[in-house]
Amino acid sequence: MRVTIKDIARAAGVSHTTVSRALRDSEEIRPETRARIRAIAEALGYRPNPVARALQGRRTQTLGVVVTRLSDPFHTEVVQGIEMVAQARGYGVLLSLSHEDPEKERSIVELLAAKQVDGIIVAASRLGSRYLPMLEALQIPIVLINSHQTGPYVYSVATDNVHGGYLATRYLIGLGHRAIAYIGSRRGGRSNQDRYRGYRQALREAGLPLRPEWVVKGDGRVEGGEAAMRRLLETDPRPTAVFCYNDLTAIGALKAALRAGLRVPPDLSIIGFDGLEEGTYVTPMLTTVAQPRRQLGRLAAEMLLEILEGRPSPKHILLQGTLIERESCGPPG
Amino acid sequence: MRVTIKDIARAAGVSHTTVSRALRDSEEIRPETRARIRAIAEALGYRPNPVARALQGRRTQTLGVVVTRLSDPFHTEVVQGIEMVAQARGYGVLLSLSHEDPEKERSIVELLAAKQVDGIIVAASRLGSRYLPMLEALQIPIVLINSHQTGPYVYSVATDNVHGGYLATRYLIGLGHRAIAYIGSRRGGRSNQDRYRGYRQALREAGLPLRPEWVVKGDGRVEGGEAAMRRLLETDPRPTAVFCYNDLTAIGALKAALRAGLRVPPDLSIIGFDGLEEGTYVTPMLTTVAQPRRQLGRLAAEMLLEILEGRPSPKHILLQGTLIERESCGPPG
DNA sequence: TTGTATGCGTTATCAA
DNA sequence: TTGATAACGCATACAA
Repeated sequence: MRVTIKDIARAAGVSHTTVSRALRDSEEIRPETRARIRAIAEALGYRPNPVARALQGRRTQTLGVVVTRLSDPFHTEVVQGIEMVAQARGYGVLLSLSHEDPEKERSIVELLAAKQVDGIIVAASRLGSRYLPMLEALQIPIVLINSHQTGPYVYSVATDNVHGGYLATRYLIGLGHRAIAYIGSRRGGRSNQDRYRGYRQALREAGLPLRPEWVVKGDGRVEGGEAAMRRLLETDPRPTAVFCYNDLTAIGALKAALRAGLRVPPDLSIIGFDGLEEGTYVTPMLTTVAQPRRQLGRLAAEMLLEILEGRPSPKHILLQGTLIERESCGPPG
Repeated sequence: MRVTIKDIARAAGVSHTTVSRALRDSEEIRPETRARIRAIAEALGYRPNPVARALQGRRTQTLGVVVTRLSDPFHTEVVQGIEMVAQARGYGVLLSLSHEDPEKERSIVELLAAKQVDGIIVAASRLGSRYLPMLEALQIPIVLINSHQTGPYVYSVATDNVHGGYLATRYLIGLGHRAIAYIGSRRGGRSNQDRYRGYRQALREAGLPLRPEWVVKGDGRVEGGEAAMRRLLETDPRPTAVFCYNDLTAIGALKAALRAGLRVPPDLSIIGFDGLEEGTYVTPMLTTVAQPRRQLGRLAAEMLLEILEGRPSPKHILLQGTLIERESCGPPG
């Protein structure tokens, strides 16, 4: 049987109340009894029961984390960042996958709330503004990663997609490209729009035309990138550089280009977005705009913990991506 | 305030006991009252409090999951498989990362036990036989993925590494190779030994010599594979094919081979292990022995749930890998 | 078929 | 400084 404070109380000849106090470093207790009780607790191998504690105190020391799926290496790092912070601060991480299904996301968040998690972090939410009323009812703070909402219980940490798209496109322009395509993502939602906006902004500033046939869509995965690139290869004239919604798309684009016999570069330059490890697996290694993924997770977790523990915290944080020059870009040749 | 069974009881004019029964489909209750109470519960938006339920019933409906790190795509799929089963059966997943640190793994398992998880799944444990006494004390069933132990509370699901190594090597032999190298992993532990054993067995059967200079070690990651391949390229004669401990190693090996100007194939054939999605990102796409990763997670979760819910279950399951022919292997040329 | 009383392990309140 | 007692929300012997 498990050792409880009552067992300790019996062994020490005191009340369980005293034990509870001694164990929690209450001030209103004599140092000697405190020490004595602690020694007994130690000897008996006492472990507090978090469930009972939660029932009493309304705190489970657990964070709910919702991501679409783990097979996406982007989320993986985010979750890792969250877990590291949580573990260091004594919190558990209750992980759930939504599989990009808004309805499922909703029910998961409600389930997590029912499970009494202290707070929730959602990466790449598909629920948008539908959170607000729900959270109002749930009364649980939520931190959104890479999606933005404003409301009483809603916080967010995100990377600046407009800036990132701008950065990528500027880089290509700086290399001398004037024919730059964009492979977006059907499923990218707001982040896709924003990266596209950064792309257009850079083109505009450089006085380059926006050619509709050079703007195509993938699905955020390798296959989608491949298919999109094949369409791009049929345009005439062909772009000399491509900015891709994310690294997986870029990897697909690269595959299609290599298959078509192009040299990358100089025949074509490809830049991705995310900064995935996977980008170094391919030849040439992928140049990309890196999101601070782990940082994103870390900050979200820290933010949530600050809120939970009643410390001041910003409500929204916007991070900047950084360019990682590898091998897939060069001057047009 | 949150709605409890007492609130419902008050509204329905019955005792909270009756409510409790009505909500749990107890047989000893009149259908009408049952329906009436359920309606009221619904109307009030009642959600049972799992914490209270856990305190009472000693079940948290939560599974503890321990993996070394999520940045390894192998674990990612395993966790995904676990989560899917758990979610479908109404269980939560409490995820913790051990970062390959045995001491941390140990403390995490103890922490999870303290948190009252109903059972634990550990992927790629580093703790070995040190589990046994711990579990004896904790009294919690544990399912080990890809590591094997025997003991009262210990179960396991694993892939047959000897068979997998044999399969890969046989395949190369079948292609006509007689000079086959192995790039292992310093950190692969038992699984590395087993795959190596399968490799030797296939060589022996085919009457091929085991050349020590063709057996080198990576670290299970891309960089290690690259470095190992560079060493292999200096041997004379050079192998015409390489079996790699895992896909990341193989990707590294491929990179090094391509850098050295080799054509893969015919100059060199490379086969990996795991069946990662990442193997399709590279050109040529990686031929590999696939582990049923998601299946591994799924089975582990199902096994654990069977045990928890008192149904019969095998204690140990061994799965066979399957060959996926892609593009990185061909006859020696 | 329903209700009363009690317990799960902890913390909080109030007395002593 | 300590202890008795009552919650927290639910489940369950036992009684009615």
